[in-house]
Formats: sequence, structure tokens, C-alpha cells
Amino acid sequence: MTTNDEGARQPARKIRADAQRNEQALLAAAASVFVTSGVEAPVRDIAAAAGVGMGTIYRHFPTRADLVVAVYRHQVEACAEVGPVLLAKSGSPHAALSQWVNLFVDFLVTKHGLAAVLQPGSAGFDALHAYFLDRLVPVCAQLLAAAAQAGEISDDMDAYELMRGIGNLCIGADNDPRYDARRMVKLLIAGLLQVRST
Amino acid sequence: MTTNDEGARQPARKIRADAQRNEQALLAAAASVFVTSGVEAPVRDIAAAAGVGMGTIYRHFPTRADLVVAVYRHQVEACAEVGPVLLAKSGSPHAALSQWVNLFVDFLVTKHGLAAVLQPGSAGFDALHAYFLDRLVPVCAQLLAAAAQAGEISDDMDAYELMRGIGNLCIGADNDPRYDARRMVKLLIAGLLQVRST
Amino acid sequence: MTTNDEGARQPARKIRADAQRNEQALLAAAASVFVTSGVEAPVRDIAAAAGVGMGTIYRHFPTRADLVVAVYRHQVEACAEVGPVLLAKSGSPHAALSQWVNLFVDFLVTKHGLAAVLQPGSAGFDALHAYFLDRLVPVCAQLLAAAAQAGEISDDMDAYELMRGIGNLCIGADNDPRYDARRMVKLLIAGLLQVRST
Amino acid sequence: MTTNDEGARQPARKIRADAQRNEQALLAAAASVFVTSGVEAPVRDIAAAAGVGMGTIYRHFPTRADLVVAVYRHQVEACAEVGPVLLAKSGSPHAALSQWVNLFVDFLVTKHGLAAVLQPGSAGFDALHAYFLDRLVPVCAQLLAAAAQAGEISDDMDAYELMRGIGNLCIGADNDPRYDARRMVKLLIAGLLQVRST
DNA sequence: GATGAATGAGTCTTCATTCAT
DNA sequence: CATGAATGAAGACTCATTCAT
Repeated sequence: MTTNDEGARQPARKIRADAQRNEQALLAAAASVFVTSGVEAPVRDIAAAAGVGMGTIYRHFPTRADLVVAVYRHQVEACAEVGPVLLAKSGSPHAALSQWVNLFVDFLVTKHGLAAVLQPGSAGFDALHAYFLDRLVPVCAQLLAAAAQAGEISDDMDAYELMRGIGNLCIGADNDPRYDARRMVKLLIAGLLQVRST
Repeated sequence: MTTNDEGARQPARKIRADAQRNEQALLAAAASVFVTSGVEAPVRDIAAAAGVGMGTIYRHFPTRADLVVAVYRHQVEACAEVGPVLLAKSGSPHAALSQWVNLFVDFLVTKHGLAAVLQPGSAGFDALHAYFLDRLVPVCAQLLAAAAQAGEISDDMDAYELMRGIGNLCIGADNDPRYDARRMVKLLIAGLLQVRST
Repeated sequence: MTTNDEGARQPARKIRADAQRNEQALLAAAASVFVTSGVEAPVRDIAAAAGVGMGTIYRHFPTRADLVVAVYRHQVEACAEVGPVLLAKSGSPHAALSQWVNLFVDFLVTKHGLAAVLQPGSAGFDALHAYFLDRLVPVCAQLLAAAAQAGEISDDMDAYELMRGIGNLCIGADNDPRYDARRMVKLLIAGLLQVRST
Repeated sequence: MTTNDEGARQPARKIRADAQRNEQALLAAAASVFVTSGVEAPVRDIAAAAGVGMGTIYRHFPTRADLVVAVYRHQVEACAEVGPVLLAKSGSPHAALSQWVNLFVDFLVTKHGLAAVLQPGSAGFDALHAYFLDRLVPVCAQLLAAAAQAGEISDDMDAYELMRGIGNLCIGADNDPRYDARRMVKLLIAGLLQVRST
């Protein structure tokens, strides 16, 4: 969008350049810092990693939640979009749900500390919590509904609650080699089938 | 105020009594503060509630984990002890497991913030983590083994992992009316039956 | 100079017009922001209100004092000019002084925070201080001299000092319903008569 | 072990000593810093001047207003108490008022920046404002009433308003050699006599 | 000429932990 | 033994001013 001028415009050192590029650098740096120090890493650290002043971060992302959301937006969107696809491709809605949940878990467990702040009330992260829920709960609800429709599971499972449970199971999954969130989530999803007839 | 008599000095038992009384007051006060402010409540608050100096807390409980463990020791012990009892009383080991787990969950969800610091690596809470695990994982393992023996569940379920999963499901269960940890844990335990034949 | 049209190049008047329009917008916007946020309002806010960049403000008004002076210049000028008029119209120089002072006070108390930065040494407002004084002290001096001449007041009253006192009395006069700067100033001016014979 | 062993141990350098002594040092240091940097001086500066950590300041004086009040309490109290004395000793209530006001002004003008934060609404100084008013307005009211009773002045002068006016006149009185707050206040008080018959 | 992105110093405040008394 | 005063690191946030585009 800002490209294709006939002239040969070099990227202009570290300058303000396109603020867009700066924002990208910020996002990349934040993502990087997040994996090592968690999403609660000091603003100064993130700024340093991105090679910008702290003010720049506040300009682009007024609250920390804004930054976190921005960092993970693509992946969350992708996750949200793949739900219906899986449902369409799979003969069993419950299997589709299972696969979808696995993708979500794979995403979550690799994001140091993310699951922990997904809790409602994580001071300053409400927007983050809200975003994840707004985006993913409906997808989950759709899969759940389909499975219930197919008679695979009970129809009284609340999508929000299930997502919260899954998120919780992912907390601290990294840095504990003895704990495999994926296995636990699998168990949880399997439980849906079992409880069906209850 | 501590001694005073120029005469007979008992073998330092009087002092011990003081110390013990102090420790009891501390435990009670800590328990009380924990329910309102969580287990991460400022040391000063706890000291104030107990009517002692902060130094006294450090003397009796060098690390915060020590204090937390002391506060909940009775309940954890009781929980550990009831495991075998349930197993003996119940015809189905899985049912016993389920009941036992429910007791654990009931304990955990009423302890504001406790589940959250049960994670390994919760700065300063390692001893807490260790205690809970040392005490409860074996019980869980016993129940699990019995259920596996009875053919109710697969025999490859790791007790540590299951306990971690259960603990995780309890995080933030208070202060979120839309989330019922008990339901999720029930699902998880039910999943054990389902996965059996896998 | 930065233009490019192959056609008639006006003597750079078009640009001037732009700049002038900008300056007017700036003045209006600043005045508006000043009443709500005081004369110490963030530069960014003023720029935003004017719909221009911050750089534009700095170009037109290198220091904040320059901007403030520009915003109130018309009113200050009017105030300065009305002094002699009042003196000519009024039989009593002291009465003229009193009326003139009232006009000044009316101006000041409606300018949120202005009186406060009229102090000498209000970091960055020296030019403001200087302007007000340069413009108004002579007028005040003239009125004072006339009153002294008429024997209404002592002749040792310093105009600068009186203006400072009046300005001070106006500080914080808004946002305190229990304080009426006009009354206090009236008292001060009345005092001039009293001290006469001292 | 830390006490007077045979070695030459000086009085234990900066120790905690009596907290009282510490508080005194704090008060002295604060007073000193206030005169050079104003009452809004950075907490760190005050702490440094007192040779204590910042936490110590917060312990003794939770809010800045608390510190400021403590620093000036003695003088304010003395001022409050001398009011009735002056009234008793002086034949003219107005003269007593004048003397009392002079004492107040002498106090205020030597306290760099104090008058400025005496304004209501000086973020974080409300307690300060309240203290000064609570303590001094009644005294002023008493003197005012006596003067009105004696027929020296009108009886509609509000003590709060007058004190505010006096306080305002003292703003910035230091650091401006051309401005003498005492003279202005004298004028103001003189005005009371003049306005009497209005 | 105008724009507005970037910088980064400067402050406040909390709390775990130590240690003089 | 108990007390609680003192320490000081740590981290968030604002905003004036510059300067590349």
C-alpha cells in the first residue's frame, strides 16, 4: 500500500520510517519478550528489545492488553476461522471440536504466561480476556451445538465455561515437563462424550 | 512480659508456650487474611491481623510457602487420609476417585488464589507445591491404580499430571460466576472412563 | 517555494494565507482548550483541537508564553486602552482606577489558570509575565499617579506591585465558590484610600 | 553483640535509632528542602536530604500533605494561639487583626511555594488546605467579629474568604524583589476599614 | 510548510526482607 | 524472642520537544 513508487526508496535507517514498520518491529519484539518473560514483561524491556522508546509503545498500544491482543491477533483469528472448516470437513462434530481445541491448546501452551492472564479480572488484561472470548467462544459454541445436534454430547455444555476450563488447563504447561496440557484437555473433551447420557 | 521470675526457671517451657500460642494466632490470622486477600497477601497485613511483628512471621515461617502449608496442613492431611477410606467404602474405584477429587476441588476453590500458586515455579511457593504433591499425588495414584486394576480406566494415567490438571481447573473459580470448576473437573474425571479403551 | 504548479506563481501569498488561517485556527482552538484545561494544557491537546500538528504550534509560537500572549492579546490591549478612557470620563481618578481594575479582574478570573502563571518565574511563561506587565503596568501607573495627584491616595504606591497583588488575588478564583476575587480586589483598592493618610 | 564491646564502636552510624529522632530529622530535612525546592519537591530528594529511604517517609507521612502539615504544624499552632492574645492586648480589634495577619504573612512568605498549594484542589494537598483553614479561619473569624462588634469594620466579611485572599497575596512573594506581600496585605486589611461604611 | 512519530527523563508508590533495640 | 523501622529495587506512565518525511 505504501510501496510501488517508481523511485528506489531505501528503508531509511531506524528513523520514524513508516510507523507501520515500527509497529511491526514492536510486535515482533513483544512476541519475543513474551516468550521469555511472559506477557507481563516490563514495558521498558519490550521497548528495549524493539529498540524504541517506551513512549512509542504507549502510542501504538495504550494498554498492555492492546499490545498482547495485537501480538496474538493473527493466530487467534486463524484459530477462530478454522473452526467451521474443521466442522465441515469432519464427519463427527465431536472430532472436529477435539481437533479445534487441540489447535487452541497448541497455541496457548507456547505462549508463556498467556493462559494465566486470560482469567477475568487479571488487572489490566480485561480487554485481552474479552477479545479471546468474543472471538473464540462463538466458534466453540458452534462446534458444541453441532455435536449436541448429532447426539454425540449433551446439549447443556456452556462454551464459555469449556473455554475457560481449557485455558486453565494450559496454565504453566510450559516449564513443567511432567505436565502435558494436551493430554488433560483431551481427557476433558473425552469427558464430554461420557457425560452425554447423564 | 516473657519471663519475670527471679526464681525457678522451667526448662524454657513457658517460652515455648508463648511461641506456640503465637504460632496459633498466626495461623488463624493468616487463614483469615488469605480468604479475603489471597495467599499472596502482604506480610504486613498478616502480621497486623495476628497482632505480631513481621519478624515473628519470618521466624516461624521462613518462607511464605511454609506459612501457607501450615495454614492448610490439616485440611490437606484430612484429604489425603480420606482417599483410602473412600476407596474401601466404594464398590467402584473410579467412583471413589471422583468423590475424592470433588473433596479436593471443594477445598481448593474456597481458598482464594491458592490454586494459582500451586504451580511449580510460583516464585517462593515451591515448597507449597512440593507439599501438596508429596501428600496428595500418592493418594491419587492409589485410586488411579485401583481403577485401572478394576479395568475402569486406562493404566497409563499419571497421578501428578492429573492433580496438576485438577488444580489448574480450580484457578480463578471464585470470582467468576460463569465458571464452575467442579463441573469441569467432573468432565475431566469422566474423560478417564472414556479414554479407557483408547 | 514548495509549490509546483506550472502556472502563475503568486508572490507566495497563497501560502501566507494558509499559514494565517492556521494561526487563527490555532488561536481559537487554544483559547477553547485553555478555558477547559487551563493555560498549561498539553501541547498535543491544543494541536488536536486546532486540527494541526504539534510542529505547527511550535513554528508559530516557539514558546508556550507566545501562544498564551497571542490568545489574550486583543483583550489585554483593549484593557490597556480603556484605562485612559476611564480616567478621562471619571471625575475621580480612584474611581477610574477601581473600574479599570474590575475590568482586569473580570478578564483574569474567567481565564482558567492564567493568573497562576502570571507569576514571574513560572517556568516557560516569563514572556507572558513580561507582556502583561509591559502593557498594563504603565496604565495602572497612570491611574495611580492621577489619583495621587488628586490627593485621593498616597503617591508611593507601585503600579507593578499593585498589579501583582491583583493578579494574585485572582488565582484559583474559579473553582472555589466561597472565594470571590472581585470582593477582595475591591477591598485592596479601597485600602488605597485608607492608607493615604498613613 | 552490636553494643559497646571492648572495641571502639562509634554510636552506630545511621541506625534506626529512635524512630522519633528519625522523624525529627525528616521534618528538618523536609523543611530545608521545601525552602529551596518548594513543597512539591520530589520525595526522593527529601529522603536523600534526610539520609533515609523513601519508604521511611511514606511510613511516617503517608501523604505529602501529612508531611507538609507536620513540618509547619508548630508554626501554624503558634499563629492560631496568638490571635486571641493579640485581641486581648490590643485596644483596637482591627489593629489586633492587622498584627495577627502580619504574623501569618511573615510565616507564609518565607515558605517557598506553600501559599501556592494552599489553594483548594491542589492535587494531593487537600488535607493541607483543610488543616490551615480549620486552624486559622476560626481565629480570623473571631478577630473579624470583634472588629465588627467594635464598629471598626463591616460585619459581612467572611473569614474564609479573607484568609484565602491573604494567602493568595503571598504567592510568589519570595523570588520577586519588586513585590512585597506584606504591603499588599496591609492594603487589604486597611480596605476593611474603608469599606466599613459601604 | 506541515505533520506527528519517537524519545526518555522524571516521579510516585509498594513491599519483601533485614536487623537494631 | 519479638518488634516494627528502614531500606531500596522495580515498574508504570506522562509529555515537552525534536526532526525525518
